[in-house]
Amino acid sequence: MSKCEQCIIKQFNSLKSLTKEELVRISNCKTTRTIRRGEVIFSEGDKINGVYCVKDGICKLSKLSENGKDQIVKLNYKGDIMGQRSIIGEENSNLTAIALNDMEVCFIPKTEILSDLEKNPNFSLELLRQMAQDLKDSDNTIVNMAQKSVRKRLADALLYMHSNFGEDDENFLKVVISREDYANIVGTATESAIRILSQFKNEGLISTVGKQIKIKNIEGLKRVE
Amino acid sequence: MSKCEQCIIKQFNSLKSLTKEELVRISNCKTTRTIRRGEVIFSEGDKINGVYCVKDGICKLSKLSENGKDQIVKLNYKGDIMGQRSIIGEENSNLTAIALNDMEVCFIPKTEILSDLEKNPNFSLELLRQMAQDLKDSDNTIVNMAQKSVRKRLADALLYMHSNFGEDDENFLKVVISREDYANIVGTATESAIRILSQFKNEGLISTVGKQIKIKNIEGLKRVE
DNA sequence: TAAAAAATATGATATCTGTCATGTTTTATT
DNA sequence: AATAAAACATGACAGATATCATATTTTTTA
Repeated sequence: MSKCEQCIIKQFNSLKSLTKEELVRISNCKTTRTIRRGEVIFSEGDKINGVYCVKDGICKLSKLSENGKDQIVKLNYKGDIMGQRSIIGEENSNLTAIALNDMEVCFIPKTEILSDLEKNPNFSLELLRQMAQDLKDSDNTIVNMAQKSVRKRLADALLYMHSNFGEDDENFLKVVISREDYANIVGTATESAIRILSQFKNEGLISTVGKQIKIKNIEGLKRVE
Repeated sequence: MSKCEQCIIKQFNSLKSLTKEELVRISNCKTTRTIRRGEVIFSEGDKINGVYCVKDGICKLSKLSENGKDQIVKLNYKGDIMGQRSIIGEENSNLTAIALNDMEVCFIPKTEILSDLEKNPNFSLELLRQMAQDLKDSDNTIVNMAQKSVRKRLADALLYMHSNFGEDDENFLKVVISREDYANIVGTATESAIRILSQFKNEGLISTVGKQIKIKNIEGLKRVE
């Protein structure tokens, strides 16, 4: 099994502020898990006894709305840590995590994290920084949801997928998600998402082959209102 | 000037996990400020050199959207601490804070807070708990914005004002805010907020006198879809 | 590979919400 | 108290979005 102290993923998250000794200790307790596309990592309401560090792959974090629809709140990928809020707040998970493609994640037991939090102020501070950033992102999302049109939000979602995950060798968005997932990110009906993607296609902003999407006019997408 | 170590407000926030010595030290650096209704406490983009602890009164935290409208992200009141995210993330403020009624706040310089964060792990942990809770609230807000109708969100806003701030002796909502503020909480046009409040009035859910609102049928408001 | 299931696509229509216009009431200012 | 400014209220209308229906395509499963 790979060793945390040698893992490059930790550069991307708060684990980087742990000492070598702390990392070795964590490494001995952690378990690595391979997760298939579509698999549920944890569900809303689950008791989570540790945190998941994403080594590879992407997952969606969603919350069931009262109207029965899932709202995707966040996408997590390489370096992201999931479940920290639940163990800090000593609550069950508020969100459901489902893999969007095959993933590799490491699970670190709660006790390890909590003991490091008490002993290593740098680690706490780094976690605080991370959460401060998350809160800022959340505020922006709230504003976008409240003030922007569905059309604009969908354009933004495409641009997000492009800038975060890039293109494959045929210039299709590397990460392929369903139209329903796009609808659940944007917070709209699946039909509306599909319809607007068709409009974007007619307007020459994107092209599609099956579920795959290619951005053809990035500036045009940015100009969508 | 009042002393932090004797202040009851700190029971409501993370300052409760500071030692008596730490509180005395903070008390000697802090400044108390009276703020009038409508006054700006800090603005989006401002450099904030400390945190504000709300002793009395209520303020709105808002963010300017690209379309020129303010979106109210959160209301802060007794016990809430503002600006912690900015000093942790070492960034300028992401939000604007404006008093909704007369307020009393204490300002604690950044250096004091940061030094306590490094020395007192309980304080860090308590702050982490607070931010974990804030993140959970934000996620819920995102879901509500994305999935619920304006009508439902406005009903929820009235219920929120009722459960958090209560009624005066004539059963009007104790905290009086403008229709525009309601619109900016809900994320809708001011006219739409006014119109829906009129509907609620016609449906017997509320009654109004000027800006004042009285909830007449709380169960009915909860049932709004 | 065939059949079944899921996802995508699109039309028709109703509803919700935003915008603009205008008038009234309330609040603030001199 | 008179005036100005701000907030509230409501009508008319256009545009955005949700819903329901149905057809087609793609993917999964047996």
